[in-house]
Parts: sequence; C-alpha cells; structure tokens
Amino acid sequence: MIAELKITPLRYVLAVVDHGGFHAASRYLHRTQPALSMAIRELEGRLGEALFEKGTKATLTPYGSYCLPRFRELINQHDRLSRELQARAAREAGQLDMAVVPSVASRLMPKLLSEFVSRYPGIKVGLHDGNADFVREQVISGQVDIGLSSLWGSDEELQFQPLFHDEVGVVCRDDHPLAGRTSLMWQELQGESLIGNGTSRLLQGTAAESLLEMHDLYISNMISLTATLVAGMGVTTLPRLAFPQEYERLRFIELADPSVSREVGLIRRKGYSLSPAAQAMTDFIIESLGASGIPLQ
Amino acid sequence: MIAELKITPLRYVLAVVDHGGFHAASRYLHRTQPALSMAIRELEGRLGEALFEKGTKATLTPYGSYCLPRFRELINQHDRLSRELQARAAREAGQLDMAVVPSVASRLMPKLLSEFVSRYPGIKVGLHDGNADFVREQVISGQVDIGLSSLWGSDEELQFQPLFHDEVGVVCRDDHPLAGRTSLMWQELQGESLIGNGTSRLLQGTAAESLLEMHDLYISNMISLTATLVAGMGVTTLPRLAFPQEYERLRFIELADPSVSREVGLIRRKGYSLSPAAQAMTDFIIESLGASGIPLQ
DNA sequence: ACTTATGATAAGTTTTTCTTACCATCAAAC
DNA sequence: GTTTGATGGTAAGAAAAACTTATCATAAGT
Repeated sequence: MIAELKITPLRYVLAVVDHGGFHAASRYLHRTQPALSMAIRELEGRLGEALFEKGTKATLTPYGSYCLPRFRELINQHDRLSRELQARAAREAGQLDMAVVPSVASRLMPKLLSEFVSRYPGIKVGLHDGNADFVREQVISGQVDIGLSSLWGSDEELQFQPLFHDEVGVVCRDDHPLAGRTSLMWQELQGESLIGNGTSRLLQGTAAESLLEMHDLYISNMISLTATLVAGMGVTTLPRLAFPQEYERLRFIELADPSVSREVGLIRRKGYSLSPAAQAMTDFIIESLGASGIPLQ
Repeated sequence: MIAELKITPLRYVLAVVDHGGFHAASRYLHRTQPALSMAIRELEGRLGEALFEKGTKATLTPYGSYCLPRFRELINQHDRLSRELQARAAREAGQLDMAVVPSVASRLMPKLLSEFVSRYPGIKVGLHDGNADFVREQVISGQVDIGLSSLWGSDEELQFQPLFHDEVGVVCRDDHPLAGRTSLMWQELQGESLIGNGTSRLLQGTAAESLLEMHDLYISNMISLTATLVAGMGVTTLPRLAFPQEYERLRFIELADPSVSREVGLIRRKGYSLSPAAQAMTDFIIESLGASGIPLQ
C-alpha cells in the first residue's frame, strides 16, 4: 500500500515551518488555521508518524525534520514541471521544426522567422529545406512539425492549407529576344532552347504541356540552373517565388496564356494536432501571409 | 500563476496511455470511465493545452507526448519518496545513534544489538561509548538520539527512564584477604589501598563516603585500572556491570552495608520526540531489560 | 444494417477540504 | 493573581472536488 502524498498538504508543512506557526502560515496561504491543522494531521496519518511535536509550539519532530527537505524537493520538482509545461502551452517555450522548399526558404522565411522569433522569443525553430517531395516526406514521417510547399493531388496522410498562388513565368537572360516583354504565350517559346528543372512538372496538364518535350537539358540544382541561364544557354520556366532576383542579367516574364501557378501552402499530418510551438508558427504564418495577400514584391 | 498538478490525474493519463484507452484504464484503476475523462479534461484545462487528440482514439497530442515522460518522472519521484518515508515510519528503515557508558557497551549492548538488528533489519545503529558526562553531553547536543547511562540529580534538559539498579562492590585480586568473602561492610576496607575511578563518586552521600578520602591513586582508564588491580597494587569499588569478568584473578565482592548502587536508564532530551528508529530502539530496550529484570548473569 | 466498441456529457451522490465557532493551554502583561 | 493575547486543537456544517450512474453520439467490426 503506497500512500498518496498530495502536494498541497506538503506545502502547508513547509509554510508552517517557514513562518514559524500554524497561524502565520494560514495567513500566508489564505487558509484558516484549522484547515492546516487538519490537512497536516491527515498527512501524518498517511505517513504513520507525527511531523510536528504535540506541544503548543510548532516544532518539527526528528521525523518531520527528516521529511522537510524531501517535501521541499518534491514540491520544487512539481513546480518546475508545472511551470515548464505551462510555458510550452503558452508558447513561451518550446521547439518546432519545419521543412520548406528552397524558394520559400530564401524569399519568405528570412522576414517571417525574424518576426516570429521576436514575437515568440522562447521558441526554438529548426528550418530544413528541400524539394517538394522532401518536404512531404519529412512531414509524413513526423521529422518536422509542419511543411511549407505545394502539393500535387490530394494526399490521404496530409492536410493542406493553401496560402497563396505563385505564377509560373519564363526566365531568360537580359539580351534574349523575349527579355523586354512583360508577358507572353506558350507558343512564343517554340524553338527556344528550354531547360527543365524541378518545377517544370507544374506545366503538366496545362496547355503548355508540350513544352516539356522540348527539354534538351534538365537541371535540378538551382545554382547550376542559374549559371546556365546567365551563360545564355537557354531559357527556363520558374514560379515567380523561385526566380532568383539576385542575378542582374536574368529576367522574369509572366506566362499569360496559359496562366500556370503552383499553390503554396501549409502542410501538416492529417489527424494529428500540432505542438503548441508549431501551432504558434502555423497561426503566425496564416496571419502574416493571409493579411498581406501576395507575399512578394 | 502556477498550476497545481495533482498526482492522481497524472496517474490517469499514464494509465490511459499504458492500457490504450479510457475504458481499459478505468478498469485498471477501479474508477469509472467518466471519472478519467473529467479528471484529464480538468488537467488539460490547467495546463492550457490538450493532452489527447479529440478523435475517438485515445491518442496523445504532440504536447501530450512531451508531457508523458515528465509526468511519469514526477510520479516516480513521488512514489519513491512516499515509500521511503513510510518505511521509516514503519521502522523498516532509518538510522539511530546512541551513546552508552563503557560497562553497558561491553556487557549489555552486544546481545541487545544483535537482537535488535535481527528484529529491525533495515535500521542502522551507531554506538558511541564514553563516560556518563560524555553520554549526557551527546544527548543534550542532539549528537545522538538516546543515551544509556546513569544520571546524578535531575536534569532540566533530560528525561530519564530507569531500567535497573547496578550494585557497587569491591574489586580485588584473588589472593587478597577479602577475596573469598561474598559480602562486606565498608568499615572492613579501612586500611586497604583503595584506588579511585570514574564510578567512585557513586559513594558520595552514602555511609561509605569517607572511603573517598582514602584514595592514594585515581585511575580513570579501565584498562589501566584492571592492570593495576591484577598487579595487586590495591582494591577499588565498581558497579557490578563495570566489573570486568574476563580477568580470572579479579574478584567482585558485594558491598552489603551500605548498599550502594547506580541506577542505569535511558536518557533522552526532554520535550523532543524520538525518530521512529530511536523510538524502536527505546521500546526494544525497555522490553528487553524490563522483562528479564536484572540484565546480568 | 446491427452490434459493439469508443469517449463525451449531464445530473446527482459521495468524499474531501475548508470555514465558522468554540475550547484548552500557555505566557506575558497589567 | 488575574487578565489578555497568543498558541494550536476540536466539532459541525458549508463549499468544493471527485466520482458514479445513466445516457448519448460516433466510429469500427460483423
């Protein structure tokens, strides 16, 4: 038979000792003195030994003296835990990991993260980037709490919350014949040296699908792709967010017909709720991107 | 505001997880299922975050998964403490120190202790021996829990529980003229070479008091005293318990007139209660010595 | 479709905890 | 020496908490 030591009576014992009496302790605890007497007597009954001497003064027995620091220790452990768990629930502490596609990582996350950490100083964020399949995999396996990417088709295991549309356009060097245009139709790309990349599958199922067959070159790595474009070896299609602004010689021209876009949104496991920290990030992202509409300049 | 996490609802959470559901857990805990539902819901309210998913299955949320091992840890600490304190109260564990005079240490304690440790296998005993003043000092200062000695006069700080009378007699070598006697009167010691020792003050206030003035020699150390007696350099007075039986050539002769004795008993601090272990020892000693009457053979 | 699980909810009961009111004891103050 | 103001303990009833019974809605198994 193991006695259930409730935390409250232990606190009463500490208070009586610390304040030197039942009355003083009762004032401190906002309880009446008999409440303490009875609770402590109850505790003594459970333990099978008196904690306080019978006399008029509130003096500990040797057994009580032995118990006191142990009570204090248990209470401290309790309070520490309670505080920690409450802090997590209140988003004042915690940890979250998210997986995002590179375009989001480089164009969206810097500003988002800096605002997030200043709003939630206690939360630690882990950011992992990779292509859409990587993001999907990480979310499904539970390696990360949430993902930021686009999803093709519906997924049984995932829940997708759309955030914004990212229009696909053509990227070429500034001396290319099409470079000065603000928009164009897919037919105008006939005969161009078109380079495929990881986002090319966005064209599948659109009027521009036949462009996919024109690929002489397929480059998945973004650095290689841009270097190739800068070298003037061809053009490619990219969502606007994935267009690397930092290259002066590259131009982005909207694809007006057909209008092709990917839908970027939050990805999470279906049927699972989020950790408080991940929920905070989710709410924060929806609030940030939802309010400002299109997130890019 | 720090939330008070009661131990019982934490146990409920563990049971639900361990048994894979509220119903299974309720059977295990001998509670009804709504009791668990409500208690856990209450706990979730305190923490400010759900522990279980809302769906039909009893699945932990990520927050719940985070909490679970911490709940388990707190409960383990609680149980360990509860068990330990109860074991002490039940005298199944603990520690006690006692101070005794050398005669008690060598003649009484060996048997007493061996019986005590077999009766209370969990209790550790520390035995410290010294003269009556040492015992008194150790008890008053709280260095030891109890003392076994005789007390002269009443002491404000000490409580004395008499156990038995220890008669004073004369000790001499087997070739001494008095050696064959079974009892004698103090006058018969006139002219003898009387050696004083730590117990000589027992004669104070008795008819034999004048013997104290006859001391040519005073030897406090027992080994030295016996060596001197064995050397035939004189006689001394000792309580029977202090008479060292292991010396073949020494004889103990009762002092019939006046009959002088010391009262040996338990000494403890007045107004303080004993630790469970010390109480066990006290009870044991009273039971052992009280029943058998005179403890010596 | 029917049965049998699951957990949630509502109302009422039991148990626990606390307060009010009072008592006994002790110590310092008048 | 009595009085006063502390101390803590006790008893009865009120308030709060925990639990049970009864019932429901929903999902999964047959």
